[in-house]
Amino acid sequence: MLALHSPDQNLILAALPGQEFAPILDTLQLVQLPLGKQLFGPGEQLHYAYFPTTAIVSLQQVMQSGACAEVAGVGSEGIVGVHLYMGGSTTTISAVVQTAGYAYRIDRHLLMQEFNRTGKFQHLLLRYTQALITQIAQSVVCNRHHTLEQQLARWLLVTLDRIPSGELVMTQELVANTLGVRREGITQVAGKFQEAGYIRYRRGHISVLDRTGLETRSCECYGVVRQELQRLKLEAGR
Amino acid sequence: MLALHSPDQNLILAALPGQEFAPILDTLQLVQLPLGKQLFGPGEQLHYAYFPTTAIVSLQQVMQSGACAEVAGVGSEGIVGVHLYMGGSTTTISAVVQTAGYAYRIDRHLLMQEFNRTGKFQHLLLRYTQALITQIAQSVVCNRHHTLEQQLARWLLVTLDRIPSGELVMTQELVANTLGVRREGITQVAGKFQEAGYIRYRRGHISVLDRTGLETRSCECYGVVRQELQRLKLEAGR
DNA sequence: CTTTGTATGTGCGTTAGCGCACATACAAGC
DNA sequence: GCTTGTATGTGCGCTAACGCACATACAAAG
Repeated sequence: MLALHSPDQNLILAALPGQEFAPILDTLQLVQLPLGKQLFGPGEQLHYAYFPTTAIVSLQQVMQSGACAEVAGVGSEGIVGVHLYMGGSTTTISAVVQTAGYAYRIDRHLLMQEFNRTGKFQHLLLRYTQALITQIAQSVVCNRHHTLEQQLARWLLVTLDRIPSGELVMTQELVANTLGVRREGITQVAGKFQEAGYIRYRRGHISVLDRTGLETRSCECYGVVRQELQRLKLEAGR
Repeated sequence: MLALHSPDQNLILAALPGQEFAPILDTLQLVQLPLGKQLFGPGEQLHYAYFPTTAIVSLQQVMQSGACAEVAGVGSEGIVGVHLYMGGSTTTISAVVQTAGYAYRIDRHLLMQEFNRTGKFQHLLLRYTQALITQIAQSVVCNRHHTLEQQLARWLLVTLDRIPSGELVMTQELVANTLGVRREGITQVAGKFQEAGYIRYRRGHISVLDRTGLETRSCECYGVVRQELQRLKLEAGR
């Protein structure tokens, strides 16, 4: 089991040269993130930052009414809890586990210590935060100008890029809540996609059969977000 | 004229202790930012970062079709060009002057040098960036869930908080383009607001007469953004 | 004072998405 | 195998915002 999990599965952690960061890597704790778990909510003090490996975390802005919208997703390319090193003690955003899996967590004091100690770690975190800003900004225009069909296609594709399996465990209700739309709307568009042979679903499981098809239905936002994540990977590869 | 302008008018610059930062403050250049000037566009190399004093800059995400949406505004509380120190050489966002005025600009190499040299400067910049993220995230939910009326009220209020005069120089066409909606939509809602006595406008000039009235028509997003900017001011005041 | 360009007002029909009220269909547990 | 809870399907009217096509009204320049 241990061999199956390694900090290297996270892009940021993998980019840290081993010798120098061995002490930190040793303090990381592998944690299991079940579907739906809230890592932090608005105004809460957060004690750990999370580096997802197989889990996917959805960052959502929630309103008083309870309505919400996803502002970005975090997978193995990133870190959950950027505000810890950005200097705001709390944030208005909540983080919810969207796909069950694993993550390595780090105590916030250790995180800060390392952030201030080494330029490499700091650079990786800031660079990722920049990519996160791009994602959130893209969500703004996407919400304003694109149809539900385009948005769902985009969301499926982005999520799929983070899951190798090609099958997501998720009810339409949950997808709707994530995107901030009606459940019936998802039912309708998902029906169209299934009819077209792009996806297949059964009670909480969605399998993507035809990525290319979805891409034709998606908006340009997918390309923008994808490119941004690709750039991160390339830079980290050096 | 010189006495009228000072780096202290910008919140970040004002928070820097004088002695230590005198060399940097000397390298700042006061620049005039005319309405509509684009400080940077998607993919462009940016050579300067800007600290607005009286100007307001709108950060917008533009799509291939030309449609766009504001993701956040930057006034005297912030800096334009966060990606310079966040590590992305370019960004997908553009920055356009929304209210003519002044700003101090700094060469990107000097900016980086100072960012890496002192914890104080770095902390201020990162803390501001965190507030910026909050603003962008709030724009996501606002675009998804709130009516044009609420959004316009919110936008007027936020803009007003950045302008002491209470009069903004702006055509409805420009407002519409900024918010990413139809010009006719703005005409209609602005008409309502004028009828209610909240605002008065004439060919490109909008005067706000009744802030409280606008607040009742606005969405909670105004409060969130305002509070975030207030927190910045409080922290900087120390 | 008149011209002219631009800003604003108005009225259509159209559409995407909402809110509500159900009907159905699946999967796990007894 | 049947029950039961939950997930999904479907139909309706409703509204906000869109797209288009104009009409008007202002302000600066001649």
